Amino acid sequence: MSVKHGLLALLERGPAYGYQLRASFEESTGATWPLNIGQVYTTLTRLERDHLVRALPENQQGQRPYTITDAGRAALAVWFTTPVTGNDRPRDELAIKLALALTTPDIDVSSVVQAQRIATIRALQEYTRLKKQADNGDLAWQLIIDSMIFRAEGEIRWLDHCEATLLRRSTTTPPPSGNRVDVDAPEREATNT
Amino acid sequence: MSVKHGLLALLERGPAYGYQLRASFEESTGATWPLNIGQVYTTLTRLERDHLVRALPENQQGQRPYTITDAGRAALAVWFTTPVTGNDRPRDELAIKLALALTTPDIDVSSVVQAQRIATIRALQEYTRLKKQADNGDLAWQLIIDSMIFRAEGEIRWLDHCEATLLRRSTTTPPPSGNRVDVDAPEREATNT
DNA sequence: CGACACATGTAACACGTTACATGATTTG
DNA sequence: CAAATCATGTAACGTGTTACATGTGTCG
Repeated sequence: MSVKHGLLALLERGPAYGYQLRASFEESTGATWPLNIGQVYTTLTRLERDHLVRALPENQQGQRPYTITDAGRAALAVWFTTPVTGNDRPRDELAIKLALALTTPDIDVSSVVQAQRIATIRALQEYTRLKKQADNGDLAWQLIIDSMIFRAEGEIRWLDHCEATLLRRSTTTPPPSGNRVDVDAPEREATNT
Repeated sequence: MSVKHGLLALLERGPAYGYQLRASFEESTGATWPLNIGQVYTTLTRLERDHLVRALPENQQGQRPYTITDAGRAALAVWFTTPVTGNDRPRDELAIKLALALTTPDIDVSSVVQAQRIATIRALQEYTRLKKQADNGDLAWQLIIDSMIFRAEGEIRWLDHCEATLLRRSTTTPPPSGNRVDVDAPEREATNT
């Protein structure tokens, strides 16, 4: 979905051809999610089939630019005004992994949590490094980095919450020695309306 | 990826057939991510082709159970021990939408943020409702709900951060009256190693 | 010339969704 | 009996990835 509408958004700025669109997309999103060039062309083909874009005649340099149509502009407006819901979000692989680890024999859930925690912290450090590095203009790129930072922080909090819950669950064995569980309370209220 | 390995994890508990596997998967993940039954069969076919599962003879009730193989167990162990990295995470549609909205003419980014904020808060309320309702046993289901809660909270924080950044950016106009921006500082440090 | 960037595409495959077809068994 | 549930599959399509094929232009 994001590629299809992303291309529409880029074409709203003005006509462009496939190769340009990939570059623009990656520039806007800061190369976080590299866009496959093949997919650009196939998506443009589908968009043209659905009358959301229109192909312009090939120019002298062998470039095939496209324009957005009125229908495309309408679809784009719908995309921007319709919030992302839980429905169109993909399955959370980490949550599924943890949930299944709980009932899988010979799997130590804590070690899974630990490994993930380390990996996520490493990612978070990388993001903060990127954030400093991208202290120049590009507002969109900065916000995307912030998004990844917020996400990673939330994930770490959740992992800590998981570990604490797991320890609470095994009331028989006392908590092992080398341990650093300092989780905040799992209960929260919606901040406001 | 999650379906493939999810099925392996369920088969690690013991042999099962497709219909059972869907029910088990949805029970483990609390029907948050309903699993298409057609995909179960096609995935099982691929898993068998790759020698990660083996089909058992069809029984009297017309059921076709599968067993996990040693190779399947190995693949499952790799899945559990390998953390989820930013690479295998799908594109964040919300982040892309916001980033592109910034450079799209005739799009009011603030209204996009507002609409998303409302939708996410609604989702968060639904999650907390689910959490109360699922106060019985199922630990996995509770952790998955918590995961969604943490994610939604992070998203709201990020949206507030976006709005604050946008207002800070437009230094000419004074902040409009009816406004509730009480975001925390965007700067964070990695909590520990 | 040879390597590299530019530019457009196709093929094959994995994964995901919706929809359809087909039957057996259970239950009101 | 009729409807629902159980159970297995296929078809079509969208989306995403990797890889390949093909050609132009530029630069060392």
